[in-house]
Amino acid sequence: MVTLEKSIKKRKALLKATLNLVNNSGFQGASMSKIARMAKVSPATIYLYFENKQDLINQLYLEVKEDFSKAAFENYTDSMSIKDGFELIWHNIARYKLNQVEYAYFLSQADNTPIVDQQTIEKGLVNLQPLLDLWNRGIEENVIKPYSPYLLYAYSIYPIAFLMTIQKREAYVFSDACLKNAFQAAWDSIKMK
Amino acid sequence: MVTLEKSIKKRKALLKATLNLVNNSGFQGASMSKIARMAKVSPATIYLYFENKQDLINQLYLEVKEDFSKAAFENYTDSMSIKDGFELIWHNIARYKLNQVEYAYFLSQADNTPIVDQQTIEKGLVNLQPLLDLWNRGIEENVIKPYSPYLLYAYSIYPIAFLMTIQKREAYVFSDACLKNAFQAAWDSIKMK
Amino acid sequence: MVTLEKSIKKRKALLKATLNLVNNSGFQGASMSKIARMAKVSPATIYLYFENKQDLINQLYLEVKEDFSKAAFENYTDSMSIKDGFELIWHNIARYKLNQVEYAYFLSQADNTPIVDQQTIEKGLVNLQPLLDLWNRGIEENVIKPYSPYLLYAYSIYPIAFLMTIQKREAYVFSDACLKNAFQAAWDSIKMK
Amino acid sequence: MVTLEKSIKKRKALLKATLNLVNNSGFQGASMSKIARMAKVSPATIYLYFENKQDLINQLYLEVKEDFSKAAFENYTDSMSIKDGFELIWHNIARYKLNQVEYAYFLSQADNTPIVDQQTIEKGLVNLQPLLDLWNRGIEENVIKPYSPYLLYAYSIYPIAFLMTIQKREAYVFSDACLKNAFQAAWDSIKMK
DNA sequence: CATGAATGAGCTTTCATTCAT
DNA sequence: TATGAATGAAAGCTCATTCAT
Repeated sequence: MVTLEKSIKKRKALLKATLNLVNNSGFQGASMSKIARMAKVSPATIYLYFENKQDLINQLYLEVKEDFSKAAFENYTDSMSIKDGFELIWHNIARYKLNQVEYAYFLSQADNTPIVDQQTIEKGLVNLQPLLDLWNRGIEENVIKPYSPYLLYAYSIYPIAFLMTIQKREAYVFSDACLKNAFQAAWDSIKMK
Repeated sequence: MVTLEKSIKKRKALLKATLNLVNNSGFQGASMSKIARMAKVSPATIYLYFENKQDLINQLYLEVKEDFSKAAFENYTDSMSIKDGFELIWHNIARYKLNQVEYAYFLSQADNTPIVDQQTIEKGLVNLQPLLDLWNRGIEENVIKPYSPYLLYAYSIYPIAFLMTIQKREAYVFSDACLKNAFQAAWDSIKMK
Repeated sequence: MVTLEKSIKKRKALLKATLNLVNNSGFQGASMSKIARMAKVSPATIYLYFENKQDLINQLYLEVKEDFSKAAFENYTDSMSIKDGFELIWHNIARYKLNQVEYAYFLSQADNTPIVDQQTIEKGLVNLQPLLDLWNRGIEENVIKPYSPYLLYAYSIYPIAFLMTIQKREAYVFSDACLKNAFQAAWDSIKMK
Repeated sequence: MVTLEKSIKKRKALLKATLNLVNNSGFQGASMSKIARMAKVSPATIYLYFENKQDLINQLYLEVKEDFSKAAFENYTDSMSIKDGFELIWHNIARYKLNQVEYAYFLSQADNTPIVDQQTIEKGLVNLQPLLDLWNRGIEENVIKPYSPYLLYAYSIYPIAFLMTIQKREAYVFSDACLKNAFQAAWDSIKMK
């Protein structure tokens, strides 16, 4: 249907405008009227698609998180070896975080400030299950250190967010060699022995 | 002088109030009048100590960052061995981030959002020089992987911020064993072979 | 015709929804979209039946007023004696105001605020003519005090509105004895001698 | 103090503006910005004097009600005879309602719509105690009908509000003769035999 | 006849900042 | 130095109304 499509487009435009504004001027800088202006709708229209500002932010977070998760597990199957699986996922994530900087930076803001509901943050976490499963398997097979998943995440995945920040801040692009090193560091930090 | 002391106290109170409010309700929740109320001064008084809200936030950032840096290098001298030096600094930082959660959480917000001027962020970075020096020495001595300091930071220090976030979110305290593992992972990620 | 009936039903539903909302949350609480939602139609549909919000309110007022007037003169004929006629009308009105609280409360709001056009208020007044006629006859027959009809109304009829308000506010029901007293007071206030 | 005086004046101006606007366009027509404009202050200033719009309306109600009550019992002492006391109070009230139409009309709106908190309405009622005491004494002395105070009020006092409405609506002034009749009707409705 | 989607205007309220004292 | 009072601007949000379908 034509109207449905237009609706979906408008919703997307609103989410995109919000992302842009939050990224560039923070949560408080992303006012509803600025969002509306950027999405070329009336402020009142936003409330046809979202309950209120918090809801808009929450939904944006969930969509970006889902997009990210999808990218993270692209081509991954749990029949892969631990190392291969991890390497694939790691590179997926690195590619996403370093290429889709806009999305990654928004996630970084959301994960480090109280702008997204705690409840919503938790909803967004479930998408990472395959990685947790991989680690569990790795621990059983004595390939991965028997650490809490928090620790494994902190050392092998979380650092990528820092690299993204640097890249954004310094308008700099990491070389492939550098990425190779980064993966090495990640793997060294969690692999057994 | 009595008045000078009072002045200093008032300034500290304002910074503290700002930190509290930003931590608990984000940048947009920390309005100048709330800050004033919490510090028990008039809103107008803030402008005797700070140029405007941005300046207040910036100065707060710099002070917290300095406090953090001081803690990071406590008891450290550059005559230490690479490993001993790194271990000391790492534990200093971990202790700070996991015990002074208020300070650490504020830094985390500031470092991941546009609420602090880019310029100010950079000013805050200089305090970490001794760590960079240690790493350079470590690379020369073939003890540390010859990576960019960004990478070394990303993998050995930055993950602690994630642990802090988890601790705050889950109202959870990491055990000593866990911390030992965390250090091991940090060291494994940057140490040569 | 089926469609006509449906039309009439929809119109009634809209009027009823308006009445409910105005009664429970005042004029400003009765927004067009709430009215539409409560009547289970689209906001746009309201404008097929009424010119605008003011027209909707005005028409509602007139209908309720007419309903009230009809009730007021039920079983009344001008062949009755003054006292009998007045007693009948008075009890009709009292019964209506105290049992149909929703209607009565709406009239009370409309008669005491500027939400209904002055013109419309006056239109609603004509229905009370038989009562004025009765009073005129009573004055001629020396049974009723020769007062202006405003005064007669103020003392014999208007007080019932106050009783209604009390009943609504206190969620209280007047006893028959109390009603008898009320009628006595009404009659004493306007009867000759 | 000069500032205090200015403060009081500004508060009065705000209350007066509110009264005017509510009277002329109802609660929903009295927007905060119109009130501010009419009182010649910024909208933000209203919130220095009142918590929110509801509080502004409530306080206005209480002040007007108190003013009214003061007028009602002017020159009254409980040593007066029942009839003299009632006559004095009645005329006080009639004079107030018919001369201070603005105040009286506002009270009428407030008492017949949900714009003022129920709690506030009740607070405003306590000022009428002397009249209730007078009636009780009258009942004991067999001068006043032994009716509930609600009934006595409904028949002897409440009708004045109707006269006020008529006067306002018709831009008409009741003659002294008419007032005499009105009092007679009031007294007849509540006096014993 | 009926609608869901859309909107500009306006709502109540809060903001960062200023200024007379 | 310190303030309480004041404010224009802007916030988030809702309104009565319209219009393409």
